[in-house]
Amino acid sequence: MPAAIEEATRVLKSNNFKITKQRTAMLEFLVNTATKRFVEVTSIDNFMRQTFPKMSHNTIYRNISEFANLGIVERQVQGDRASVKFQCDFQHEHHHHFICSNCGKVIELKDCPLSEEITSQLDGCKVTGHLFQIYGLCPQCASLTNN
Amino acid sequence: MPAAIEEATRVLKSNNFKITKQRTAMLEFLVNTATKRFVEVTSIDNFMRQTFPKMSHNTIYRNISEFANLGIVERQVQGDRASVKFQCDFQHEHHHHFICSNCGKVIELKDCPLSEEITSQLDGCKVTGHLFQIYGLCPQCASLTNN
DNA sequence: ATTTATAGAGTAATCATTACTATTAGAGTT
DNA sequence: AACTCTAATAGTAATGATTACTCTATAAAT
Repeated sequence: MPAAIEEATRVLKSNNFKITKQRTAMLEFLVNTATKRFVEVTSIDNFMRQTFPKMSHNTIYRNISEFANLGIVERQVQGDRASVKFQCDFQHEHHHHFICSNCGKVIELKDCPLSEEITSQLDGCKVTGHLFQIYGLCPQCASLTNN
Repeated sequence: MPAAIEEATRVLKSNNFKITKQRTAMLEFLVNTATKRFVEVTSIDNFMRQTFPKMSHNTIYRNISEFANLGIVERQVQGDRASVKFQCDFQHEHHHHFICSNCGKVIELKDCPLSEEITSQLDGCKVTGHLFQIYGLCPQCASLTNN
């Protein structure tokens, strides 16, 4: 079993979630397709239900949501669809992403642009979060488009 | 007629869009409720159809979409709903926003955090856009929550 | 092996958004 | 002011992602 799945399994267990066939199958799919890459939840739904025709939407969406709460996957909204990517390194430090708008591939950025200079413009506000993302084409997709 | 609506009307006309009662009514609603503030498209839909019971979803969503293409409104996804705000100053320079997650109020930020230091990490990528937003509570909503 | 609560299956509902078609009405022209 | 032509709208229904609900199955603790 890949280390990433073992680690996710540990997280589930230590939070009193049961290790079911369905959850393991979803983790396997996520490790294979959504590592360093955002994948639409609908395509997870489609794949899982093709592979396991008895699986219900409910199970898939609920598990994705639980995985997200536990930090096993990271969620985002791409266009008007929800996407997730597998969070390989749990508890890694705060960072932001370049996201390929063609294939969903993610590149981690080193710096967080939130500065004192910026927050000082928000007197009286209670800042709770921020979002910084760069969009474009990854090297592979960029070279495909050039031809 | 407020100047903002006159300006939006000019933009529509110069792009060969017709000035209809429905569009004018929508612009009025947007100026009143969505100036410096993001408002959910569903609430625009609800309001317009209450005020003008013969208006169809189609008309509302299509016009919102056209307004967005013309730069009359700015779109964003808040949670899983689409929101828009009226773009008071057309063709104003590139900037980012603080957005109140309670009331949708917007505060414009002075600086764009996209730096050479950051883009140099994306060798081979074709950067097409970026998103930077700060979330939190505006002064009014923050003081309400404190009590 | 027994027990108990969580997870899943199956089915249907919900809700935002879009499609389609016949009709209406801007706005330019005579 | 009437005429024309095309874009815009109304009305209706479809679509598609997500969620709700109830009954059953199963993980895992004892």
